[in-house]
Amino acid sequence: MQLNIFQTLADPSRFRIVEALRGGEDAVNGIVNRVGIHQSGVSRHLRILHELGFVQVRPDGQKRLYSLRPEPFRELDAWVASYRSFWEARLDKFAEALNQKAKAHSTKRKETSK
Amino acid sequence: MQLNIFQTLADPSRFRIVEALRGGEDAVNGIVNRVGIHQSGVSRHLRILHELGFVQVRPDGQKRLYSLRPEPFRELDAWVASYRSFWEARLDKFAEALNQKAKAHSTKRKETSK
DNA sequence: CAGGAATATATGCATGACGGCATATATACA
DNA sequence: TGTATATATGCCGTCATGCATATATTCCTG
Repeated sequence: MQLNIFQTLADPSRFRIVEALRGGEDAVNGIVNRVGIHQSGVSRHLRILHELGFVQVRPDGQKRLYSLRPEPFRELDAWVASYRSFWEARLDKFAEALNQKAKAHSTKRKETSK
Repeated sequence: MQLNIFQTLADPSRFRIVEALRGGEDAVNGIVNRVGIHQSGVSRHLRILHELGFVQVRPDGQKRLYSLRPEPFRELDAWVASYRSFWEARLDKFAEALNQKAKAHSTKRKETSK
């Protein structure tokens, strides 16, 4: 189906696998032990992560060592960066709002505080 | 249920709403028209986005103007940043390989201009 | 070449999220 | 006060997705 970056990291299992691989490459069984997910699940998630360019494989004996690839992280960083100007600007607005504490609007009642 | 950042942005509808709000605050109906999702769906997604701190509301007459909040983006940025050393290191290796190839006599400076 | 370990894949099941409808609530305005 | 507009929410059908068991495949080792 081809997920995007967020959909890929949205799954808790995949997220844990990514975090587990932060320390460096590891074999499937190593990941299984560290993240506590069934081997079939780890393999399936690794296949997905591989298809999406999150990880790369390197055969080592009968094991297959998986490690992270930088591209998706750069892409994610680029996306957040495109919002950076916005949320940095909002910091200014916040400071501004602190100065003039009450911004008079029309007469309004108490807002429903969820 | 309480989604995390990735799970929140994983849904295409929510993602589109977030992108739609990049330009600034907008009422529910305005968002409905721009993202092509049913009003009930937009309201529900806005509630989710609000619970997770992605958006804030401001009453304006009988409308409610939604706008983005910076916190989740900062959080996401922080997460990516925690991987930055990793993928910048890989960038360096790549750049290094490039330098090896075209080994000029220039001084080597590979600081990321950020 | 046989045995076995490591990994990959197929299938069935269950859970959960999304979307749309209908309806309820809130606010403005005549 | 009554009506129109705007937004929120309960309900339900549908569908996607993940997990686990079982099976297949690959590859090392003796």
